[in-house]
Amino acid sequence: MLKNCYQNFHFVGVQKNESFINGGLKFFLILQAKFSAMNIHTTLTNSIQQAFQEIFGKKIENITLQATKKEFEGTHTFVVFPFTKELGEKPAEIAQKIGNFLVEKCPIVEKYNAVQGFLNISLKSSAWLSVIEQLAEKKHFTLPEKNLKVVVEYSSPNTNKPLHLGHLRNIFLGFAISRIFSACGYRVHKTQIINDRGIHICKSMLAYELLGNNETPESSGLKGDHLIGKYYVLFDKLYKEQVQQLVAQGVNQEEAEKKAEVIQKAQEMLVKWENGDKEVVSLWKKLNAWVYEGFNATYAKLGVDFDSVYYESDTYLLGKDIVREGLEKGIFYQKPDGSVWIDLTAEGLDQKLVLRADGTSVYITQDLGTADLRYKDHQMDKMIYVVGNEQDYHFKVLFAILKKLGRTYAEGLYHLSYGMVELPTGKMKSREGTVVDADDLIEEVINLAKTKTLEKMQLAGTENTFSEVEKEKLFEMIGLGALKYFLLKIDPHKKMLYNPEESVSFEGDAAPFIQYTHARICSVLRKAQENKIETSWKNYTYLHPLEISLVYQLSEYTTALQTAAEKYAPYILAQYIYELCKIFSTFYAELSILKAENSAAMNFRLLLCELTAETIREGMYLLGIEVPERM
RNA sequence: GGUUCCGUAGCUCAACUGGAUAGAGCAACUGCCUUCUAAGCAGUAGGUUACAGGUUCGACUCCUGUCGGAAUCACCA
Repeated sequence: MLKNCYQNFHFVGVQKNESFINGGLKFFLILQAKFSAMNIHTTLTNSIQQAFQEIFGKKIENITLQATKKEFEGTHTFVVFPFTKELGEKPAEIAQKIGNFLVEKCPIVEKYNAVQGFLNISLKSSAWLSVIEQLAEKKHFTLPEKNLKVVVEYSSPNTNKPLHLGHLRNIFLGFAISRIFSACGYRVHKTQIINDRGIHICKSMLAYELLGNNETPESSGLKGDHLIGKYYVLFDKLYKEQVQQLVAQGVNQEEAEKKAEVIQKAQEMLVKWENGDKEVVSLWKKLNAWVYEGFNATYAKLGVDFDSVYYESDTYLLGKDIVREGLEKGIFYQKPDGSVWIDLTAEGLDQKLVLRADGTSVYITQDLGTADLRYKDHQMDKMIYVVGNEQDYHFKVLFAILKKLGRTYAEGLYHLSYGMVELPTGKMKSREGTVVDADDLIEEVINLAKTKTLEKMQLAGTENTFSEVEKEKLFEMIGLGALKYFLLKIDPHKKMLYNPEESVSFEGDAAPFIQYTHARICSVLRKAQENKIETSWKNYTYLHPLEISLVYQLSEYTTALQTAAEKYAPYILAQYIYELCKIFSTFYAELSILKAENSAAMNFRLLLCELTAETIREGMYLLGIEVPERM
């Protein structure tokens, strides 16, 4: 599917240095094929197949290559162990025979070394120059259009409290995966469904009514979402007090939790809301509007956005017709009390309630309805739900039901499940006040970036070369970058530890290092431009090993991008970029760019700089992280 | 109790789906700023991959069991 775009061979001039090494190959080298990373791969595998055919008379279908380990020479490694039995020879001998064949017959192979059953292949400089020539066209950053639509749902907060650290992992994942799919040629629609109704918001509403004194975001100086969050906490305080009182009066705990006055009033409020009570609805609208203002401010600060928003107040009644449909089709069944169920034991799941005896919906009912609505709105080929792993079971059930109902789109549904963010003190509990608030955290990282950056600037004496506006922008870029990268560099399905002391780091495997690498490259490029030095691969002949590893890593970008999409794993792209930066940093430390041995080397290295910077910028963009030109 | 996920260096994480002597970063230690930005580079040290079996040329990876952690199994959302 993701092929063909780089497979066409172009023919360019002769590589003089290597054309006449082997007389028998002359005709092969008169026209030197221009290879991309991808057809280097196919050229190698084809040649290896040919080797098996000609040496052993065997046809081998699946040839896989892997990257050579750093401690060995070469870039591509072919493992021959799997063939030893069939060929009846020792691994090292097979590797040697194939190696010799490749050196002789494969026009891009320079030399090889065989360690046991591992055949490590080194390519000719000419092959690498062809790769860099292809990369210089910069067409590999995005894949061809696919005419497939993917809907990504992420964030999806409740309206009774502000966003917290857990939401941030969700938001960064959702946003990054959207951009990654977009770069892979999908049409992407980003959306969220806001849980704007239900008992939780009634709790805030009630507390506001009781204790609010018409407080507003303006009068309190609080962001809207924080203001409502404050009343949610106040409700909980009141509630606990009342429960305690009742228990003190001899009522048992369970009973007390039901009977407490405030919870009863909140429930009454919910009923009024459902009946469209004017006063309740207008209070609800007013408070939710404040919350949205607050959320939007946070989204804007984070640099994320959505193409549409769904509200549960619009969708919570959906799905009842699907229940009817399921009953008619005999997929659901009714219990004597009138409740409706589905039996998923054949799928390894349980029986699941889909409609209460009183005819009201449960969570899964509206999710069924919303899924249909989504398909009606978008006719998407793929739908990604970014939701925490505590809902793994729920999504298994949801998808299983939709499949049973024969929804064609059900095959394209995917739950991008991620692990919880834990604190050194344990889990975050909103009621116990141990949540890490998103806005607080953002402010904190930016301040940290500010301190750190100013320190560096003063040390280098560059502070006054930045305007105040530039500085503020830079602090934000570095702080947010560090935070985003910290949450994105980890495999989503693993839980992760957030240690506020040492978590958001500015050294090593962290965004500031990547941003710093980019800034250093830009600095070199600026100087080159001032001196009108051009970037070019043309007159260069032999690549330094450090140049080869850089070219190799640059050529792997597309693979990293594709893998990140296939595995729904932005961390793969993050890892790739970090690796690229490390390789570049070594290259930068060891080889002179602007004071290279000769102009061919200078032009070539400058081209490597330009491509590295662009790859960093492009990759980080997909992760939602900006990189500065100076820092 | 059933199901699912997880357990890798002191700490935080990788390991291309079964390949080489299990790799990075942080923390520790040693070098490197009269040369393109030292948020950097080079190096040292750090491991019975929770444990016990099994599958095979070869296992962190697959299978079985045990131990430890988490989530879920609600007519909550």
